[in-house]
Amino acid sequence: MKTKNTAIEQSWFVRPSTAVAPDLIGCTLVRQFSDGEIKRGTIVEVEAYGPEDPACHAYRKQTPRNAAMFMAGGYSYVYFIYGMYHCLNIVTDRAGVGSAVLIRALEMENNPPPITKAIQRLAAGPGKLCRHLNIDRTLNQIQLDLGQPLWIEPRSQQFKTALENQNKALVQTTRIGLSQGIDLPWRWYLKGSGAISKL
DNA sequence: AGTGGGATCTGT
DNA sequence: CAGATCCCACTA
Repeated sequence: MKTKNTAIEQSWFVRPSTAVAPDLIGCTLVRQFSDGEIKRGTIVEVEAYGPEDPACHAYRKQTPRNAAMFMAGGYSYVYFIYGMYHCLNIVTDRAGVGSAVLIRALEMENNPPPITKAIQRLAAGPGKLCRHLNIDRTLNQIQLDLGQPLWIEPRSQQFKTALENQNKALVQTTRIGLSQGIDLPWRWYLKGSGAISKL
């Protein structure tokens, strides 16, 4: 039996980022453009950032840049970095708690198949996936819900079953590109995925 | 008002 | 491993 595709509801994101992050692996990120065109990708790599975490943009205090992280779970936090790239985060936890999950890699859907190696690398990295999906700061602080420019759909039953059978597995390890908080094991990825940012 | 560093990526 | 390239938080 096939279940209807709907967006994950906001309350699901109102948990610590370290709880939401691994649960996001296998979910689908949906990007809807203003002309109605839709692109979908499966989330295969994430990192959690939270309070008491020196690497977190919200570690010190609230500023205009990190304000989105203090919103309630279920909103977007998009920031610009290195003069060239944007990065997409999913805000987590209650309003007032500065935390989010960085989406680091997607496996893009392709119609029609097959998925080539090149397509697998299109969204293999936080900067690359934003470039591919035209995500910039105009999409900061938007609610993730059906009909918005971005939303997230839950794991398919097929994916859940594969996890239970251990045909698929998550790997938990340390985060990438940081100068602080480098030992916290808050990065998760889907084992064996060809779309991981650093293989 | 000036400045240094940053949750990146690409090519050498 | 250097370079591209811009925003913003911090210092003064």
